[in-house]
Amino acid sequence: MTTEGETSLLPPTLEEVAAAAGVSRSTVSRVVNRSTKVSPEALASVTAVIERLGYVPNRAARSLANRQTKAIALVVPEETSRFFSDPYFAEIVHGITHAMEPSDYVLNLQLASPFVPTSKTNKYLRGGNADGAIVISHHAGDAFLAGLRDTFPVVFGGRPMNSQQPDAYYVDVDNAAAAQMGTQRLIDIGRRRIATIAGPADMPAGTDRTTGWRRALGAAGMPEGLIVHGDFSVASGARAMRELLDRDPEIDGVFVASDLMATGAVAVLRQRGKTVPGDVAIVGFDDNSAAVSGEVQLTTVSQPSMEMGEKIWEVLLARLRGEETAHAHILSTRLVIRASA
Amino acid sequence: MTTEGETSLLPPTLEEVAAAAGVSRSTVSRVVNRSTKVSPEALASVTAVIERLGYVPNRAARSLANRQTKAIALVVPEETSRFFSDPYFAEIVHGITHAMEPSDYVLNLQLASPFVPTSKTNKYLRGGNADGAIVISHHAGDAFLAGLRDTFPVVFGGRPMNSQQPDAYYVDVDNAAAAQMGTQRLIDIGRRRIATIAGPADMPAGTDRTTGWRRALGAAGMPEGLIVHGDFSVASGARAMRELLDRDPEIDGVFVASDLMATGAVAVLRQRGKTVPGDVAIVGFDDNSAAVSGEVQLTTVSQPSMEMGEKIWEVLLARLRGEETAHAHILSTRLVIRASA
DNA sequence: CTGAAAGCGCTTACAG
DNA sequence: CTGAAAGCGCTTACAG
Repeated sequence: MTTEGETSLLPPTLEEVAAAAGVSRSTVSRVVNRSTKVSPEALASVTAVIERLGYVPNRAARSLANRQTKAIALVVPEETSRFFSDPYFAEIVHGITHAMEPSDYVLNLQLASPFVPTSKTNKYLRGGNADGAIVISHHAGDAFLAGLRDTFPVVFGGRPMNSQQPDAYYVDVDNAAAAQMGTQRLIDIGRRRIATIAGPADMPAGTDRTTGWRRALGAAGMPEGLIVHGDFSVASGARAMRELLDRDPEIDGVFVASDLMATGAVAVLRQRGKTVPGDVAIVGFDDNSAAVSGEVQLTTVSQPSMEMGEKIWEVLLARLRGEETAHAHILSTRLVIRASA
Repeated sequence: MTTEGETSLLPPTLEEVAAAAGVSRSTVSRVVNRSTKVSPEALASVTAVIERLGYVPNRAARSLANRQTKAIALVVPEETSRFFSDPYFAEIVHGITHAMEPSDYVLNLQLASPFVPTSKTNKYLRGGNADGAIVISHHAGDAFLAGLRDTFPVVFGGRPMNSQQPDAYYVDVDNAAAAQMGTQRLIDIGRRRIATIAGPADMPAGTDRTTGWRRALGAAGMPEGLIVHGDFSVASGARAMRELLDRDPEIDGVFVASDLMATGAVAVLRQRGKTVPGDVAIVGFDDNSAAVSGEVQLTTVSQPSMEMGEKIWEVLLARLRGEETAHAHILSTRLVIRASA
């Protein structure tokens, strides 16, 4: 596949381009980096040679010289199967890649093993492989950020647990307020025994949504309801719903912390002969494809996952450029009413 | 987060480790690369300093010096949403990452825009960012491999279209034989008007499965059936099923080239008041989570996606090491009988 | 077993 | 606007 019969085993270097164009390496470098101070003639000849030789700068050499990789690590401390099965990730990644499109940065996905400090991911980050990192689905205890320099720009998708990341930059929604809004819907339609299927207790998206559910009940003067934790997956939602029904068969409403878990919960309810929303009303969280893929269209709290992805890149880019930016970026949510509540 | 109060703005270099350990850079390099020719004393002292300083080799420098990146590009020429929604990708990526685990290579995902020759992906590959590439879901016309040196190791998940990659290395199943087996099931249970929902015509997984379906009908002395193409997504399966029913309401069997499309087809059939498999029997392809997620459990042709991922890495590793390996690696399939046929 | 030296392919002040 | 030179942080023969 060599161009025009130029038979070299190695790809062309800047040096060779310079020689062929009759200019110095400096000048070729200026052309490649679109520096303005190049004469029209030099520009034309260098451009032509680059085209003819199919020259592409060697990124390792470039990184070494200017201390920039033009690569961003996307760190997701989840199992491969979870990462691929939750539309939430698809949307947020889509938002990030879409926003990055005009830039010359590349995104390198790192599916991290949680709780392993000396993991590949940690070494990857510390080995100068990326100029910054985006961390999504961060759990308390995740140690892959250990030993990073304070100046290494990291932006979180979802507020990290406070203790570990005091000055973190992040993009999130107001999970507590959003969950309160979702739970309020159940109250508004007359439900009186309202349980919750919560997210993991080691993530704010788990704990904060539980807080919101509790607040809604409290504000309505209702007694505390039952709570069971899941891990945001369909299977965990089903498991949690079974446990809730076993503990209290009279439940008439459930606020579920993700649409994926909600679909699992709905399936179990129907299996057990309960109608949705007749016997039990369900409010989910996310408003992604999972909300409308099941047999019952979900009433759910909508969060702008794709926009969150775009905002994450915006914040990271600001940090890479050394620009000022707020630590917390909170996007808004809304209630989407469909069939389940 | 600097270790033990060592306050340097930059990460420690090999040079600093050498100075602190009282040895030369060469010796530190030997320790880092586990070369055997190092005295126990030197080994101990260098190891201790590395630990104390939290030294991690700079990958750009290393790459530049030894012409290896220890990175592999995973190229997937699909939209983000398609990549995330098809369990096939999840399984194959899982297989690859699982097999790579013991190695010190990292996997960099590149969601490529198909048909754009000068894309980021092409530049990425040509810029020396990876030692090899894995290409999954390759379409005819994909141009991101243009201009790569012949020696650059590439392994395809699924045989590429012949014209473009004459000597390609790939891991696949015998799609034609597998599809014939799936279609035969429909014949065996007495179906006589058997259509197919095929994959894209620009991929062997599309064309070869169609060939297998046609062969089964031919071998049974049955007339040619109707064929409509989809893109492997649920929505395209639904669309295709509608078209088939419009063209021939008497269809009693459909061989569908992916489970995801099959779930879309089943949903449409039920909407139109047809029972599955009573009125119309369905055989899918893949045997992943999509096959058992819908209302009707799918009878399907099972291909070992995760094992294919593992085999892909095995083949690529052999090529990276310069070892001999076959060009084609064909794994076996089997028919899994559930409820839909 | 160990070290001095060259070199990987770029960028970046610095002169001119 | 342009070029010579130093330097980025490693690895790798080559001597010893």
